[in-house]
Amino acid sequence: MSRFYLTTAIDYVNSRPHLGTAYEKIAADVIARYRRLTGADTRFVMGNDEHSQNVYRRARELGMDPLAYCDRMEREFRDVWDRLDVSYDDFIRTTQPRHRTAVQTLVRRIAEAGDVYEGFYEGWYCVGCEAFKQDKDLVDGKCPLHGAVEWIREKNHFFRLSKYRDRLQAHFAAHPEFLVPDVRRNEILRLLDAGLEDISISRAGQAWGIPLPHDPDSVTYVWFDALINYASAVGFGQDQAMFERWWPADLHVIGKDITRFHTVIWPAMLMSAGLPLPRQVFGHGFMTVDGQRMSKTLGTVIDPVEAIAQLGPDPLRLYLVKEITFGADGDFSWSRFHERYNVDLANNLGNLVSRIAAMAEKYRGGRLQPAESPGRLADVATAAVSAYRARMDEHALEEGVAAAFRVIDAANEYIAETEPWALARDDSRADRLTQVLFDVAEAVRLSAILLLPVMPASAAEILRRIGEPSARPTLDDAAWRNAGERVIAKGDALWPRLEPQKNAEKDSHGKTQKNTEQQPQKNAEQQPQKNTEKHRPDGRRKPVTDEPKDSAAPPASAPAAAAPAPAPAPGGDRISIDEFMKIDLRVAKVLTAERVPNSRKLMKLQIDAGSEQRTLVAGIAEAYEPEELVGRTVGIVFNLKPAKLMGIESNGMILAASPEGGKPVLVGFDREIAPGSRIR
RNA sequence: CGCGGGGUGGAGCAGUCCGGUAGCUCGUUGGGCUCAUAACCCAAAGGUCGCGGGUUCAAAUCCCGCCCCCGCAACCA
Repeated sequence: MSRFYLTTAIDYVNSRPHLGTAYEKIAADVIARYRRLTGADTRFVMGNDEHSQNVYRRARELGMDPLAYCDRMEREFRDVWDRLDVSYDDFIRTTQPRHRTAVQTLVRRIAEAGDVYEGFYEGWYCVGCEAFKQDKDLVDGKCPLHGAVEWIREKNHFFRLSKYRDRLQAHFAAHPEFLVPDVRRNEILRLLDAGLEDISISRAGQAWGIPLPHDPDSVTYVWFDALINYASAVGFGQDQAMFERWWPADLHVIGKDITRFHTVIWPAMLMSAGLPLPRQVFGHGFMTVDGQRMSKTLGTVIDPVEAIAQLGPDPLRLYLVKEITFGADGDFSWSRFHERYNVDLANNLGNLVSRIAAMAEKYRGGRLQPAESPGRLADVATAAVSAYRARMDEHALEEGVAAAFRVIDAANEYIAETEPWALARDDSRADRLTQVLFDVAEAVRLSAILLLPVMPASAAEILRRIGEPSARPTLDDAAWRNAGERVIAKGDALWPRLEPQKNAEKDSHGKTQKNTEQQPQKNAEQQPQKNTEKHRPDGRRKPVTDEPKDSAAPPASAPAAAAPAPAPAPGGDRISIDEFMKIDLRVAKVLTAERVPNSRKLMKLQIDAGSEQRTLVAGIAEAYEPEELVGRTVGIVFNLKPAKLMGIESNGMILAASPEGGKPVLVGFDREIAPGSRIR
């Protein structure tokens, strides 16, 4: 029996999963379920990455023990994955003992191979920030937030990554499938051409992390630590038999931003340790929302739980897999989501299931048997199944799903073409009618099997209604069988059509597009999510999950999630009035403005600050034209140390709001005010 | 000359590696049907495939140049 080991990236736990994270897990889950459907012995592992300083800090902010915080986040993450019906076999956490053992074992092997050496990192270190500071980060030689900094010469351990460039290039050449899709591969090939530098693999003076075996005062750098999860999850350093059974991984599904970690550093680590490399890395694209990056301040972050609250997980899973070319960037919008729900699920698949059930019941008492040889539908379906297999094998998920839907479309066409209702009026054509109905039922059965990986609960329900004999069908069961009896069960509409409401976009979920369409900047008073219930028409909008045969389906409306830890404003981070008064904010008038050549963001300004005129450089060139700045009254930080930007000395800083992912907006005044006035 | 990606009917996308009928979904228009969730089926309209050159019998696809957009990187004081 073939085996298949796949993983997703493990996630940082500083915040809850968003739609982008969910997309990765869902796509990987579809692959995992597909492999199981083909009969492969499959192991699907996900997990959380916990040894980040950010995690540590976040826990401290909340006044929690880091591990307790991670425990809580694990529950939250797993809860989301469960609701999305993600069928992971194991969930690894980097704080687990098995992972610690694996990391230390692997690091030891790399060290024994002579690929770890000691070096030093020197610089100003701020204890409050727990980070090294560049000179430019310091104000009067001090940390702007915490004051005193100290010069630290920190011992670091380095991994000889540079040594592996040639072998990596050779590996890429010998295994073109190692990194897909091609766009990712090209990028990494360029990177390798440019050469590699050794990387630091340790941090000194930290307790949150895994100590290096040969230097317990140092902790393994979080990235080095994290990558090893793929090995520790299958017993590396602990259970040799298990490790040999599953390693190397068949597939790492990751986001495009971390491609280089997985296809350069990770393989080099494995080479050094003398372990086989994963067979393939798939770098998927990113999700945008209404064409924009997901951003908290723009209000474009989509919570996957919110997306399934109304319609259940399967419509979302289908949308993400069918509408997005796997590997490319994809876009999510509520209107598109609802459109696809209506078209694919309500109109096509769901309606088809209703049609065949109603006709089987009405004309044949719910029992169907073949009476003749099958019609042309059989050929269409058979071709689609083999196309499905081919496309899914190469992770072209959207095309695999498209193949399944070709069968559904063909069945709808076939009904129109054969007109069973007309056949029913003609007794001499009874056998013909029986066969037509059987053919349609068979087409539905096959397509449902193909859809099992994408819509596990719904497809299982369809199979139950269509009288699939096997309790756990495999892909081999997706063969046209003109034999046996099918007992067809009627049921409620699987996916009730969503009727556009008067204000189409006004439903509870329209807020995202509402905001982007009408008031892009005005997301501040985002209404809470309370109106959801109001718009859900009684219980019946709850799809399939009504009678989950396959009990994996989580309830469509979940009990109020365990409070997702909102950030309480920590009083500890506040500053005193004295500290604030150190900052000299003043009114200034822009005299001249010009773009800085070769710069995208920078604008060079002459300003009148009352007592003097100054040159200052501001990163606002993307948001403003020089002409609209001249004569304008702005707020500036007057007593900032000069800094050189693109060769120009800047004396001060313009005040502007900086929305995450958006363009800066200048602070202004609502009436005339003389340059030089102090702001406070 | 920093790296990479993209520009295809009204909208969103596929096709580009391996030249030859420009495909899909939605929307629009007209028709059909009644088994079905006002769903389904058929047909039609709608495209200078960013712009300009070149190679070729033939270019969305290959080559050269240019324009525009988006990520990343470097400056966002």
